[in-house]
Amino acid sequence: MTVNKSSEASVGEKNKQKIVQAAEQVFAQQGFKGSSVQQIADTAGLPKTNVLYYFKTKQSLYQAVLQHTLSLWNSRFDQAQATDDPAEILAEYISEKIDMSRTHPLSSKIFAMEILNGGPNLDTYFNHEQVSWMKGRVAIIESWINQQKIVAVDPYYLLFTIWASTQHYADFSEQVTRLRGEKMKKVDFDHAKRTVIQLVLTGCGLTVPLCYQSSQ
Amino acid sequence: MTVNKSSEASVGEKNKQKIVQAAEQVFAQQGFKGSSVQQIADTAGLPKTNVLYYFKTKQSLYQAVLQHTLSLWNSRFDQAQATDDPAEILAEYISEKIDMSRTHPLSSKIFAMEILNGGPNLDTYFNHEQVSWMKGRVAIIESWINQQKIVAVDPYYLLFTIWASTQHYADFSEQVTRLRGEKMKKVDFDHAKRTVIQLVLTGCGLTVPLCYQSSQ
DNA sequence: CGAAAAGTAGACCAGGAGGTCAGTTTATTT
DNA sequence: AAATAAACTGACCTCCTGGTCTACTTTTCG
Repeated sequence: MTVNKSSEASVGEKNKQKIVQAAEQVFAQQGFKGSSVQQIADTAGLPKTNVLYYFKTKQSLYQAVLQHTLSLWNSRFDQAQATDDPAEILAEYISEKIDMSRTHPLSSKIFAMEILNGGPNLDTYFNHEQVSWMKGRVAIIESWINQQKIVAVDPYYLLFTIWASTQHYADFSEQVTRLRGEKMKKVDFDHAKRTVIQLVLTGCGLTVPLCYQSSQ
Repeated sequence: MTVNKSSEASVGEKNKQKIVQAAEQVFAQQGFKGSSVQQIADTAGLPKTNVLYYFKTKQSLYQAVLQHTLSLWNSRFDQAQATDDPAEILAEYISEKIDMSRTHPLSSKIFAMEILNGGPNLDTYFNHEQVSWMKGRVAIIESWINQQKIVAVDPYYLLFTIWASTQHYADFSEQVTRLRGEKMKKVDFDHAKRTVIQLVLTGCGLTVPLCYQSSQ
């Protein structure tokens, strides 16, 4: 079995990717139960049977989509240290998260729906990866508080606030669009970014780094 | 067996109410398409046909549930004036919204799902009620800025931030619970409340009213 | 009382769902 | 070129869904 990587991987893997992408779209719009394999197949431009050939069940396809979503969520905050500048780290984290809402809204929506439904497909992720990530970040924030680099603020609720107010622009984009009267463009996301950074950082007793200040 | 209104209304209305309540539970957990009329009927302790007797279609039942949800969302901010104290108004608004997340999480979840699915059942609501509400609140915030009562901050993104970071505790309660290790109790909600108030108000250049300050 | 209206409920139906199977086409290896 | 493996697909099956129909019981109220 010599390995012709490009073709071996390409035929199958390429289709798999195409299916996952189509599934992402459909799942994000209709939820897991609301989406049909047929619909996903149509979106991918393949017969239904072909989709089931690559993913034995609808659920395993969904889990592949979810996995792909989770794989996107790395950030510079992951490697933050107690010695780092909180203003810089937090501002960049908020910036990254809002960029994610702009560039990968479907992923955010799928995750949101999964949580709303009780997160039945997230056991391992939650019980290990995210919990330990959280503990690490909380420890760093606490140490910033102890060093009096930032005002005393509960690290959990601080992080929840950051998540909520950044993911909001992906998950609730429909509402945001209708209320503003037009779709958010890149400049609007940047505007939102600066607003959230201003609120959170000032709220923590920090000065907003120059590059994130509202360009008057 | 005299004509007593309470019983006339009670047989039908009481059942209707019971059904709506059951539907709220089921819809919030499984979404519209994920819920079956049978499941709602079982939850309400009635035969399926009986549910369809009161609500001709699954969708009309869903709309009744959604309507009930929207009817809960009144707040003191609705009547706010440019002459009011922004610190007080905003703090109370945040407080009210977090209370809603605690006392009516199902409503919040149903609304969130509706938006995630593109809000197909919210046309009239959005195009009239909420848009005009928004315009009114934006005007007041802008006037606060002009009076230099608060720092310059985009009213839209300020309101989105408040919504996001308060509703988060209902919509993402599953995630919050798993990350914290235990369910949020009333004290925890109050703690979150103070955190959000601190962040937002300080971020707007305001002083947190005494009654909302973190009781050290 | 007695009729009409309101409420309850089982049997049933058409349609769409996820998934299987058996058979065909295409690609890869020797 | 032959053989083997991978990719593909139409026909089909079972199960569940929202919703209807019909018939029965209970309430209401002149």
